[in-house]
Amino acid sequence: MTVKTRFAPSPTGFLHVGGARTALYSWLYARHHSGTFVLRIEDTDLERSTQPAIDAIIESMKWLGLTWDEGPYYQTKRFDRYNQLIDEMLADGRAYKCYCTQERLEKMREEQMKRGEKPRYDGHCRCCSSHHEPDEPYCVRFRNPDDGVVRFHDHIRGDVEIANSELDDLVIRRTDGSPTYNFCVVVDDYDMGITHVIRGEDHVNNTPRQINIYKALGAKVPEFAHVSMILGDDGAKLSKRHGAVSVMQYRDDGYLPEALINYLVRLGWGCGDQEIFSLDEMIEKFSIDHVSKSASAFDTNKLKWMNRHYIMTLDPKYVAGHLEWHMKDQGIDTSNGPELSEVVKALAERSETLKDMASQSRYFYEDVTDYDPAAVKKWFKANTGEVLSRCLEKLESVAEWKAENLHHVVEEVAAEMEIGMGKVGMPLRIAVTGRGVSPGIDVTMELIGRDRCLARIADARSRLADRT
RNA sequence: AUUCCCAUCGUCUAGAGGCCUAGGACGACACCCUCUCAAGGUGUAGACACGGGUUCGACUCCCGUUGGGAAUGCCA
Repeated sequence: MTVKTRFAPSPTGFLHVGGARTALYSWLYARHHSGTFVLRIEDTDLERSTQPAIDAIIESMKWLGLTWDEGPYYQTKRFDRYNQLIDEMLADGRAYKCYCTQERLEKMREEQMKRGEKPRYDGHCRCCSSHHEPDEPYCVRFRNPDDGVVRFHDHIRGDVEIANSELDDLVIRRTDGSPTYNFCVVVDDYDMGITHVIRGEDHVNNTPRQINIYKALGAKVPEFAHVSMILGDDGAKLSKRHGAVSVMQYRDDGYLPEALINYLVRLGWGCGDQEIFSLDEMIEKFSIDHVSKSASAFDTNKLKWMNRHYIMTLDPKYVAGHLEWHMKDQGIDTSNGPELSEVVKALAERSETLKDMASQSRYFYEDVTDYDPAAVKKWFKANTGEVLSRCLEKLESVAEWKAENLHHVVEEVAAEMEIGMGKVGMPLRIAVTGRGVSPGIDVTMELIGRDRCLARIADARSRLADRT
């Protein structure tokens, strides 16, 4: 049997990290077993489904690299199929028309709650359908078995069982004629030949009633795995309050897809002591049976650490491609200045995100107009003018504008003046970048370039002169 | 209210009855390195929710308690 899995989001919002992880696990399971991965959009809720949400989900999946082999399928395009099945079930009694009003249902629920019972439909219309006028509005309910228990083996949770007496007759077609989720998923997974349903934990409770529908349809019941949810840093349910929740937000905040994917695969799953996984390693080693049963809190700190890891270890040219997006986003023109991949090399270990890296690399491409006051206060001393003058003099005669040679200049000036390297490097850094923080002063100057450096140092010296 | 699910350092996890004096990672702290900031290196603190069983032996199995979560929709 070939494995076939699916990811089936409802397009009522953007793809958030919880959904992304579920998609990832489902995708990994399929890839691990050389199976097929399907994308299906569950848009039966006409009210809440939107096209922007569909676009965002697809864009997120692509950005993450979670490629699908089939789809995207849309449930709204399959209404005929659902209705055909419902009519068949109606004809032979597997389903029945329900004429109960909302008022009656609400009142019933209220009374059941009051009596300390679990609120559920009482089966009132199971046998009274014939007493109604042909044009009286109705919905269709699935006739759930009364006795016995539903058992299933969940690949993550183990054996789960629930008594049929706990289940009620759920609505499978609304009064307006549209089929409902719990019916559509079953039909879709059946029609599409899904062998393994990997989805969010919130569906554990729906699974037994769905299994009853599979049986009523004469369909083979697939395997199930319910992935726990993701919580915010504080252990509370993930919400906008926690900052970034959508996948696209992480892109905008400067994370690499490799980092998010790696972070997500480790959140809720482990493989010995290994933290870093390439895509191929994930596919090879991932096992759904070892996914954690409990909810996990999203730790942005660890994501940042992984992001930096990938910024440092991935091919600088590749990283530069992503950085370029952020440079544009921050309005920095990179046409006049060093190769972006060189900037990546210089800044990799000091940037948690590409967004940071972009803002840190401004001085490579734009003129320095202001100095960081704190840095000036700390490092501009009485002898700074002399330091800059000596540097300038030596730098002007440097044969080749290379980090190694520039390093020698700093060393020489420090030695001549009998001061530490820092007393030379820091004023130089401020002059050339306007900041107290940058990569090594030698590579920084190399990347900024000879003419810009000399001009900036001269400028700093004259600013100093103005002050005194 | 009922049913179902969950429970190892602050966080993510390793753990498939003896390998556990509970391992790793992020974070924290300290030291080393050092032209700044980082990165890197070394080290320190830090957890089996609680109570009963089962067993020669329990983080691991069972039962309860507590605490969390989900479902009980003509949402998905």
